[in-house]
Amino acid sequence: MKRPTIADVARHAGVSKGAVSYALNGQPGVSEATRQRILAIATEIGFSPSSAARALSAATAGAVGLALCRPARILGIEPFFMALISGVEAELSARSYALTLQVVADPDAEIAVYRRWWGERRVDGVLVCDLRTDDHRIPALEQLQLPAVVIGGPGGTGALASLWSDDAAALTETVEYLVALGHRRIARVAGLPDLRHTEIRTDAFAAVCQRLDLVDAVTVWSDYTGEEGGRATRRLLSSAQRPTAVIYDNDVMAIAGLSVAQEMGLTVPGDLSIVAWDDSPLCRLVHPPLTALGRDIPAYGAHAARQLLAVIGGEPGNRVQDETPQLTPRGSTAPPRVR
Amino acid sequence: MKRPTIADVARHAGVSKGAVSYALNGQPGVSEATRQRILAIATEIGFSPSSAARALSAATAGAVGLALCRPARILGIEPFFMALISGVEAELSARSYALTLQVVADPDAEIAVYRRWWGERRVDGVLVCDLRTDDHRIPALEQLQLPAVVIGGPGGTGALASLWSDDAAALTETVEYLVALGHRRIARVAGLPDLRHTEIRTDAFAAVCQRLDLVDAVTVWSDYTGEEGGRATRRLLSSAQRPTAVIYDNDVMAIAGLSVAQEMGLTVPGDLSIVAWDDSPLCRLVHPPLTALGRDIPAYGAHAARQLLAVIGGEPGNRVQDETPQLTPRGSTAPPRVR
DNA sequence: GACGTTCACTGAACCGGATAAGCTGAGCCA
DNA sequence: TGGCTCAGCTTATCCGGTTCAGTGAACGTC
Repeated sequence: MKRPTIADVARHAGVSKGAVSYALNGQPGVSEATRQRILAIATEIGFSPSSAARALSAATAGAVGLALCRPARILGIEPFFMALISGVEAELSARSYALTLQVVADPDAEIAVYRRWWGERRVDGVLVCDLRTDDHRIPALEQLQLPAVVIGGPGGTGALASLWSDDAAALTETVEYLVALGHRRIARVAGLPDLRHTEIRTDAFAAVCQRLDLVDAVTVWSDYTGEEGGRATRRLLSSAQRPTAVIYDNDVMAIAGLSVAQEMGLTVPGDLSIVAWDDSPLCRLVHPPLTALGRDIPAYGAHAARQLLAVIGGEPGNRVQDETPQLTPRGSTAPPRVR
Repeated sequence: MKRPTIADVARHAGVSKGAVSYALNGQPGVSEATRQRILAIATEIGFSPSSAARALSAATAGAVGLALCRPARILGIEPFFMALISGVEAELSARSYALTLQVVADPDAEIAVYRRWWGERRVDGVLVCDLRTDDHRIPALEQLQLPAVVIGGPGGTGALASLWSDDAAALTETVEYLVALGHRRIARVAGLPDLRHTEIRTDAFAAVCQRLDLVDAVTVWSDYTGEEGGRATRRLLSSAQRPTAVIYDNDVMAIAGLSVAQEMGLTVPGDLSIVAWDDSPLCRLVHPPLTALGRDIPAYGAHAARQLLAVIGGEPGNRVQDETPQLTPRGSTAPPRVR
């Protein structure tokens, strides 16, 4: 129960606390022989420095915060966050930083958490997810001067560092691919409209549809849940001029859409082509497997973590573009069947 | 950037640090008038106590640790963990405890993380997931005397506190239900065999099949991934005496199994009934929606968190039984079609 | 009015590290 | 031999809280 302190190591080694501190941190001030002796004793008695004491002295927490404010019912099923977290984690634990996680109800609660974390010196910086249009969290973070990396953009991130991927390019490529297959009536089931990346994709969709003269293109709004994705699909497929291809803003809605198509007696990809955003193992589970826009999400998280550690280290916060999502064609897309 | 300390509050109020500490913590030793004045000043200058200083002084971290050692490819896709975490979180943040998360590669790395966390006083206790048969983590935790709650069991948790659900009863009920529908050839696609709950379910499956004289009952092993679940299903459905019903140890494998059945031209539930363990929104996404064994996982997490806080508080670690998973029949189960 | 008691508060020690500043003895050189 | 340098340590201080042992004033008591 009683965990050894630096004083215990010092006593065993017959030196002062200061000498032990120098030895363990690779600082000059002790001879190599003494350093080795102290290191051996520290290992032997199972000493590891108290993070609290170190934090108090060094004025650094050795931890990074991540607050997630999506409701639990979405959090649970989207593989995205777990993949992101595992990537963040890999990077952090390599530099022995801890990850502190908090699930919050809404953006205001999230701001309150940032304020508390920073006040309590519990974290050295935070990763910000789910960037919104006109996001209150950005000015709040700027005011707190809390080191942060925003996962999202481009744009709307104020002076904060950010990491983004070119969703507009990915969406444009996807529409062009569907048009090349022969589709003209393309629909999009979008996620929550106040999220910045939804907005970016919506704008890109409108632009490419206008350029390619897809007059029947339509965007319907959803909330990332399977229920809503399914409902949106049902509406789309019930319309007189039903689309021959649908692009979904996440994997969960795409799978729900696939089920609705099957339920309505439509074959995929014969009657309907489906493209999912966020490629995940889920997309390969279903039959037919879903064509999807994917990228290496753990790598994305690791990248964000590295960037945050740089910002914490005092480097200026710049805006970094990550890999553009790649389209992986699978069985859910094909030329439309002629009717 | 410069965050106020207790000394700043004391100076503003014209009292000593001690008085401020008493006032903020609701301790006796200050008059009500002074307390209110101090509270007002603390709020005004935006003071919140440094968690490091408090941890150092009170010898408590104000944080709870959760190490997950499943590989990222499973972590990401199973909704279970996110649901569990959101429940844990809800309970912890209500008592202003933080949750520290770490993803590790294997059980030995997990033990190393516990050792480090405890040595560094980074956490006051841990939640242990994925109990294994002959789990090395249990004696390691006992030896460390690190407060812990094991999510799993019954059995194999040593002297540690544990929270478990009666998977044996749930599995028995499921088999009885399938038999009542008229099924006689029932298969089970199990998860990783060295997990304790897999073992419990396997034993219960063998027992109930023997009792009901289901001579064709068979268990095949998988690893919780969709790929493996699909492969296992393909093997099962290719055999001469193919089963008319399959029970899957998680939702992801069940969905993969459904796809394989469709791919092989079998209808669900006509040719094959499917039951999934771990009811989640995923089960309702697919067509037909999956009959599933579910329970309130966030509540399970919250329960575990409460129990851990009790153990940290010095209460003896007892073994608590949580809600038994309930069978929710949906479209994927029906009487077998007569051949 | 001497004494005990309570109240409201102060001062200082302490938690366990990091680190600046001070001390000591060995080695070197003139 | 004295003076100097410098490696190799020790000592003391600090970080920001909590807490315990005082302390002085007010009050009641006989």
